[in-house]
Amino acid sequence: MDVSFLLNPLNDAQREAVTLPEDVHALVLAGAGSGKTRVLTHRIGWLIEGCGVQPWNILAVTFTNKAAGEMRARAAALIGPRAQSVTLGTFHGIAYQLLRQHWREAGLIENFQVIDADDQKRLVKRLLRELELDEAQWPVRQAVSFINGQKEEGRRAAHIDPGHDPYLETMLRIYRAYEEQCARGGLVDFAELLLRAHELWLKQPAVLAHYQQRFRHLLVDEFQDTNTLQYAWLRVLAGGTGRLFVVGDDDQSIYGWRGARVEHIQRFTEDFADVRVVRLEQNYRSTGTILKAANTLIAHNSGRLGKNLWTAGEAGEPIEVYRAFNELEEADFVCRQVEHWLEEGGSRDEIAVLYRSNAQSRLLEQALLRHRIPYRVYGGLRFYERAEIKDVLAYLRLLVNRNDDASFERVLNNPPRGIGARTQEQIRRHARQHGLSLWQAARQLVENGLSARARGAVSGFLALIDELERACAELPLAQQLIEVIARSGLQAQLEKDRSEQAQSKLENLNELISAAEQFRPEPEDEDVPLLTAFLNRAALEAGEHQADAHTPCVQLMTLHAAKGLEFPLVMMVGMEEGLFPTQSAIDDPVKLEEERRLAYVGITRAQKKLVMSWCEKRRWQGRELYPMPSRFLSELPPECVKEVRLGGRTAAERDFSGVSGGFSGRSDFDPVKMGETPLFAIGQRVRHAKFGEGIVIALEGSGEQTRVQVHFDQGGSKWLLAAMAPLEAL
DNA sequence: TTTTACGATATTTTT
DNA sequence: TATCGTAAAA
Repeated sequence: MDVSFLLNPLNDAQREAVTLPEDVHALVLAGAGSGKTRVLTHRIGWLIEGCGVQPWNILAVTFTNKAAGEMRARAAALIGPRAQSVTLGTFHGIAYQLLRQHWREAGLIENFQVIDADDQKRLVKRLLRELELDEAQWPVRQAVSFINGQKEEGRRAAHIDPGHDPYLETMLRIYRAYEEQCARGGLVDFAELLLRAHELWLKQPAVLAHYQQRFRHLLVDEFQDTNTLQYAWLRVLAGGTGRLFVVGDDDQSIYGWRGARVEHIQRFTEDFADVRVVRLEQNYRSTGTILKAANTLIAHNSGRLGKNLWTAGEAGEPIEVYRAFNELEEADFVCRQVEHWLEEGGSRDEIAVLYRSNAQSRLLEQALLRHRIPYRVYGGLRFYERAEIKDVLAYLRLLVNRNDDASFERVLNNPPRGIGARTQEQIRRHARQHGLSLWQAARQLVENGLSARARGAVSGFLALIDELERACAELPLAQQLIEVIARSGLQAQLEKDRSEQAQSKLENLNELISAAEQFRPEPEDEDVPLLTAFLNRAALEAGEHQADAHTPCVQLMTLHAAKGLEFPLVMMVGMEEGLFPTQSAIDDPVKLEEERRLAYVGITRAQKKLVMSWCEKRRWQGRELYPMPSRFLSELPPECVKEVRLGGRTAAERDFSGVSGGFSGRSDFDPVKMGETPLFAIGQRVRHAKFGEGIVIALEGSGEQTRVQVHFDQGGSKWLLAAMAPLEAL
C-alpha cells in the first residue's frame, strides 16, 4: 500500500507522531496552530493503511461535536468510506452509545432520557424547595456544581462521608435526593453519562473485556481538558492492551474551573509504560510577531511542560494596543477597525472580536448595529436551549416517559391552564409522601383529593397528554411535533402575542419541525423509539444547530468559545485588570495562570493581525471603574506592540478640565485641590499614615465622594474615601 | 391565578 | 446597567 499521500503533507515532527509504532502509547504536545487535527486524522489513516489496523478497532474521542464532525470529515477525505467504521465521537456521545447498548447492565431503564444543564438546574432547584432549604443560603448553582464535581471525581452520594461538616451533610442530602429523583425519572445528566459508563466498566468485566478487545487504539483530542472521570474511563478501557494516542497542549488548558486537570498530561507518562512524547512546535497559523507575543506572555506561567512555537512565515504587522476612553468608545473603535479591514479588501467573516465575559457583547452588538455591520454572536443561548424549544421537548418527553418529573413540572401549567402554585404544591407533596412520580401523584389526586376546580384543570392536562400520545402514535416525527405544538396550546399562546419575540419563537418552532424532518437516527438508536432518539440527540447536540449561517458576519464570542478556531483579524477587547484577568483571579496564582492561558489562546487565534484594547473608564455591572490596563498587555514584548490612541489626555484630565473651566466658582472640582479632598490619579504614588506607601489603582465617584483604591507596597489593597483617609500624594 | 413591580445580582460553560 | 426571580397586587 502506498502511504505517501498520508506522509507527504506532514512536517518532520508531525510525521514522527503519525508513524509511531502501533504498540506504544503516545503523548503529542501540540502547540496552537501546529496541525493537531491533521496529526490525529493522519494517525487514523496510518493505522489503517500503514499498519493494517481494522477501522472498527479504533476509537477517537473529542470534547465537542464540532471537533468530532471535523475529524470525521477529514478522515473520510483522507481514506474514504472506511473512515465510517472508526468509532468517533465526544466523550458524552460515546458514553451515551454504550449505555444505550448496555442499559440493563448499567442499571438504567431502557428509555432513559438525557437531561441538559438547564434541566438539571431546575430539578435541583425543585429539590431544594422540597428539602425546605433556603435558596439564599444554599444556592442552586453551588448544589449543582457540588453534584457534578462529585460525579466528575467518580463519587456517588453513598461514597461520601460528611463527617460532622454541616455543609457537606446538606450537600449530601441534596445529592442523595437528586440521585433518587433521577433514578425514578430515568434521567441521566451529562456527568452521569460518564460516571455510568465508567461504572459499567468496573462492574461488568465481560462488557469491559469486549470493548477492550475491540478498541485497540484510543485517540484523544484536547487531552489537557480531560477531567478525573474521563481520564479514569480511558485508563480502564485501555486496560493492558489498548494503546493511547493523546494530543494536547498544557498552555491551552482553560477549563480547570470545570474539573479539567492539566496534570493528566504530566501523569500520563507515569501511568503508562513506554510513552513516546512528540512536540509539535511549528505553527502554520500566525505571523512571527503574534507568535513571539504569545510565547513571551505564556512564559510568565510556571510549571509548564515547555514549548516554543515558531513559524517559517514572516513577522507581519505589530500588535496594536488601543487605549479607549470608555467602553462605548472602545466598541466604536472595533467598528472602525472592521470598516478599515473591509476597505482593505478583507471580508467580515475573517474577523473575530473576543471578550472575557458574555456581558461585554451587548455594547459591541449595539455599536455594530449602528454601523450596520452584520455580526453573529457565538455562545449565549443555543438553539436547543431556548425556552420555547425546551417547552416542546418537555411535552414530547412526557409522551415517552410519564415519570419524567422535570418535564411534567415544566409543562403542567405552560401555557397557563389554571393549575396554580397551590395545586402544584399539593401534587408534589403527594408524590413525595407516597414515593410516586408527579404524574402518578396527579393521577391519584384527580381520583380523590383536590378541589373541583383544580381537579378539572389537572385531569384536563392528563387527558391532553394521553390524547397526544394516542394521536401521535402512528405519525412521522415531524407531524408529532406539529401536533404537540398545536394541541398543547403553545402555538396559540405565541400567536396571540404579537410581539417580535413571539414571532421569532414561532420561527424557532418551525426550525425545530424541520430539524425533526431531517432527523435520521444513529445505528445505536435503532432499538429505541425515534422520538426518544431525537430527544436525546437534542440534549447532546444542543450547539450544533445554527440558524442562518450564511451571510458573512463578524464573529463575536468569548475567549473560551474561540478555542480551536482561527481568524485573520482578531480583536481582544476589555484588556483590563479586574475584567481580564477577572477580579477573582487577581489574588489567586492558580486562577491567574489559567487567565494567562486564556490570553494565550486568544492571541494564538490570530492569523494576520491582532488588535487589543482597554478602557480608561468602564461601566461594569452598574459601577464606574477606572481600571488599570491588563497585566497581559505589559507581558507582551514591547517591540511587538504598537500603541494607538486618540488625543493625549487621560480620562482623569478630560473629566476635570472641562468642569473646572466651566464652573470656576465651584471649588470642589478644582483639579489642584477639591476643598480638603486631594485629587488622585491612577498610577499616582501616595502615602497613607498607617499603611505606608502605595500606588492608586482605581478611582470611583467624584468630589467629596471620591474613593480611591490603593495598592500598598507591603502588599494588599484597600478602598479609601479620598476626603477622609490620611492620604498624601507623593 | 396571573400580572406587574421592585430588589437583588452579576465569569468563563465543549457535553 | 439589564436581567432575573420572587413578592405583592389585580
